Amino acid sequence: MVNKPTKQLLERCLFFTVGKLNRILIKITDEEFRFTGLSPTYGFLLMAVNEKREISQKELGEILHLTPSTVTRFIEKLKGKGLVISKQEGRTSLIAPTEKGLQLQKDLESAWDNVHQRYTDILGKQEADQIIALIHEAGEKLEEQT
Amino acid sequence: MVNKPTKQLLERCLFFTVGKLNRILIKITDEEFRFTGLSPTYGFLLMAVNEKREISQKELGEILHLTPSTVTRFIEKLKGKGLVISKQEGRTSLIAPTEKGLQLQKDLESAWDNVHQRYTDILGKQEADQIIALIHEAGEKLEEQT
DNA sequence: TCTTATTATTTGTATGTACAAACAATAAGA
DNA sequence: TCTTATTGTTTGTACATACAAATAATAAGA
Repeated sequence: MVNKPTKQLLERCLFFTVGKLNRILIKITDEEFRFTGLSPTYGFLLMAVNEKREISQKELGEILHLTPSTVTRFIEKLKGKGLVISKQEGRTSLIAPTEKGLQLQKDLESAWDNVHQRYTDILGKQEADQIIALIHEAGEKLEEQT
Repeated sequence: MVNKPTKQLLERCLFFTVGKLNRILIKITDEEFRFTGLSPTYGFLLMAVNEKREISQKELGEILHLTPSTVTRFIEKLKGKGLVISKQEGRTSLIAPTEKGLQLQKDLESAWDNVHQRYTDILGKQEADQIIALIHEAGEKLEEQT
């Protein structure tokens, strides 16, 4: 019954290889964002808020591909840290950066650059660009069929 | 200060695209494994145990790229379901499948095949193989430098 | 042999994320 | 206008996973 070497199979499994790569990247990215005091997703969220100056949670979720409940939770925390404020407008909740939030932008951008730098150094620029493009494309295709 | 469209940047960010793809694949894989009563990682773990008939937790962690604490937790649950048993041998803990665990093997393999089928149908066989190879390679390179 | 270091596992705790159900606000149809 | 449907958010709960500290077992060095 048991006849295939699991380890070999795993290396040819998209779910598995992506999961592994994901965990490695989380680690790298966490490290590079640490000095900002935010973990990466919070950082991205704040960057998106900073960029738009006022944005609904729905839209944030769409940009970052996060579910509404996740966005709610993240925004709560950013509010707790005094980085954003929110105002209710009808049923939508609009998020805007505080001064403190805006001041973090520079750091966030450089954290992001550092992450990018770190993996391009290891993978090579072209290879990195190529793989990102392929992964993006695969993501789009799979999303659309789900 | 704020001058780059976050959304565009995200599409060119390895961390982000991999995270997104990962979430999509988790969803697909969860669906296909549902009928086995196990979620994918538990399934992989059990397959590895079934294959070796007796294996240490350390080795399981290495095969699946999971931390020791995670392996402990997962094995606990598989024991609770009566799919594996463990015996202590010195400081290492050896895991072996039960009859019930072995009987699940067929289902697990077909769940796995279905996952594979599902994404190759969408991405195309060649493209899927190519992207898996690239991701695997990137994972290896990054892991080694971390 | 006694002490110290290394190794494998476990436990406590925390985090990111999702889903399902509840809620609240608006829009659409009768 | 009243009822019903839709939409955006929130809350409760659950899960996969990690890290750090604790524990237990063995190995190495004095």
